[in-house]
Amino acid sequence: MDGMVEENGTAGNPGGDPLAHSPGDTNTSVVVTSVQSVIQANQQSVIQTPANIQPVQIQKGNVILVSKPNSVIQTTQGSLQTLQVVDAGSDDSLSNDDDSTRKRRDILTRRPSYRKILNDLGGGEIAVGRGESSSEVDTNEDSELSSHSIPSHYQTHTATVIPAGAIQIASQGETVQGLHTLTMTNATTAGGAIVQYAQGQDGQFFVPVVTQGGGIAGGPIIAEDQARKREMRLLKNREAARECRRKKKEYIKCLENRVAVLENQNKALIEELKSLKELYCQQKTD
DNA sequence: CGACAGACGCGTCAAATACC
DNA sequence: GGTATTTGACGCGTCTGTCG
Repeated sequence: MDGMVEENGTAGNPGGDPLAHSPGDTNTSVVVTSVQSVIQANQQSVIQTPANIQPVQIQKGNVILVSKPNSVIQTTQGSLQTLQVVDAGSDDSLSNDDDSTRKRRDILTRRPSYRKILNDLGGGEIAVGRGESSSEVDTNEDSELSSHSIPSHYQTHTATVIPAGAIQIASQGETVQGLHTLTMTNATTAGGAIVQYAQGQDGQFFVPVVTQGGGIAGGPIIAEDQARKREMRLLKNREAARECRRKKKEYIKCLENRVAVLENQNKALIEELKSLKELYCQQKTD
């Protein structure tokens, strides 16, 4: 993270920059040269530096003393002016971090979800998401599927969710009449979870039955445990989402504060430059 | 006063990432 | 490799301001 050099008293932050210090930042790299600041004729630049710039590391909060005669930034008293180093990257997300992946996360970019990609492509017949379609097939790993006793006169079929989103239903035998098996190939569980639905003789679907690995469904204890786990997960995620939103708002506030500070500094520097130009022109005409 | 739009927060899902 | 955490995206409900 590059350091920002702030002149004492001129472009400072009267209210205090909340972003001025980041906990993890101990060293600030500042280019210290014998700066020969002049007002250029083309009025585009006010600072000239020698070709051989030597960067040195200084501790954050240290004060740089700049000899007055060569500087265009002048103070009214004393022959030296102080430049205090403050941290340009102030909040946590902008702090010094070598991890590129973390940086990527810090700029709040993510690749689109598969659902969004699918929607953009207009493909996929399975409506995923809450309440989007009556033909919705829940492919979530912990879908709310519970165990229930199935009448023995049901027939077994196999229903496979193929990538295009269609559901294939195949008869599996006559022993368990009316049981339909949905093989969720796009489920997150490896190999796909097998879901069985009981179907009545009139074709109506009844309650789902979960069987892992094609076995017989677990008892009510397993279903209870799964439901409890799901509740715990949802609760945790609920709190995590709250915290995430809070952090995001905080981050945005920090950025807004930073914009305000930099705008103030910019204004002050422009004013200073204007007055110095006037002074220079006045001395030139004398 | 009702309709409407926009902002906002929440819960949830899903994907990426961190961690063990 | 499996689990936990983080966070963008989505849908929903509520609140508030504006307009006819």
